[in-house]
Amino acid sequence: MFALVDCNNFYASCERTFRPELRLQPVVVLSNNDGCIIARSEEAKAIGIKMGAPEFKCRDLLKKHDVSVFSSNYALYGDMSSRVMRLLGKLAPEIEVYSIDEAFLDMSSFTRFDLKDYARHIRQTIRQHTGIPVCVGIAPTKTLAKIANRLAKKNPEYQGVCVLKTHEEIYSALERTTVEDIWGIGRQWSKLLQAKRIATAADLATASAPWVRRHLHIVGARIQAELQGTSCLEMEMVRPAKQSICTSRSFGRSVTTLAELQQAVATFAGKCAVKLRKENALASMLTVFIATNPFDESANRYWGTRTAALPYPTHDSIKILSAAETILAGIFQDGKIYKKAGVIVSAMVPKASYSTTLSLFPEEEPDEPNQRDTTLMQAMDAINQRYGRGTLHLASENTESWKPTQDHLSPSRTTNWNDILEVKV
DNA sequence: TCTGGGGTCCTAGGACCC
DNA sequence: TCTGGGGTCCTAGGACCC
Repeated sequence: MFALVDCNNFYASCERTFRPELRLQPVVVLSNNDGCIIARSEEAKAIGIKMGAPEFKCRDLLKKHDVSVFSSNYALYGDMSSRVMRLLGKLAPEIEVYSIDEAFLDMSSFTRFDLKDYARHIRQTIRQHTGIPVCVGIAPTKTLAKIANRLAKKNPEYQGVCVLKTHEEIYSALERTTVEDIWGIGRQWSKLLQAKRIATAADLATASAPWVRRHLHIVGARIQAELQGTSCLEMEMVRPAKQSICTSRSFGRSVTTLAELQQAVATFAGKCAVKLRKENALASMLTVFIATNPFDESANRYWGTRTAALPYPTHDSIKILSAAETILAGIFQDGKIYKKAGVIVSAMVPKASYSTTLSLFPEEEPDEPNQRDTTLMQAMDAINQRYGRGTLHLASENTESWKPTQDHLSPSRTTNWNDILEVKV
């Protein structure tokens, strides 16, 4: 048996933890640059605020109902998430952290427990120690656990807990779940299935297996088997090594000059390098992209991107920044109004497996990796770890010209000493 | 005026090998 | 008229997730 523990309206719940007066009040959290609604409390959902809606389109609604609006505060959410995960890790022998607000627990050894009681215990523990409300779904496969969790969320009378164990319980759950609510079935496949008159999870479970295999490929066949109670997806306790890392942002205002874009691209490249070092990996390829406003209908739209191989795999900020600047110069077009840029590092190799001096003609590679670079990066990371992110950075990293809008940012009360002082009891 | 960010996996088809 | 069989690697594009 698998349990799926999922935090309710996670970002909104994080904000509310430190603002108890907002309990039972509508709360929303905005995406980066204060662009879209990405989290809503139950009260905000009830008002009719849609997930993913642009903030400027629901401003009237937000104002009319006196909704509390927050910019996203990932320092806070990340820290709250690790608190939740640490607790969950103690509540089951194996845990798979699936996303910032969800985890699978291996319940196969709980045969002598009443699973419903134990799920309630999980819920209470997380609530008591973090203030975050969660729902728990338990079933014989991960896909069914997802369905159980959704039923726990949607039906208040379940009190946040749903266990699917018998054939009857499972089949009834499948009948009450539409195909688009199945984990792994997105918009395109929903459309296809509905055209085939496969409307519910029960329909999909009993649909023709060859048809599913042909049109939904191996992924769909796996979903079908999981719905039928055959577990195909195992617990993944160790997160697989990342294959690529991307840092991109929309700008708080329009940017037109190469110099301004350079500041942004340097900043993103620097963040990628830090993430690479945290991942204990080196990158061999580097991509830079710059874009104008995609919603602008005028003919002056532009989406420029280019990928280049790095001379050798590296996680050195200086090397990555300088390579990014070269790529940027090659794709920059004058006269465009830029709204977004990003940097992607890929073709990654684990640092441990990489031995230096791979070059066939080392005498022609004056730029080869050396110990000094590594030591320098270690020193930089150590200083930033101790004194806070961004304390020490390369001069070209600069947020001045493009800084995203963050007009409703809450204090980072669990990660920043200065912000703790603002807590009023 | 104003519209997020970061990932993975799978398939098909082309180019190439013997 | 007749024209083999069995592979790998790479990339682009499409689907999905949170």
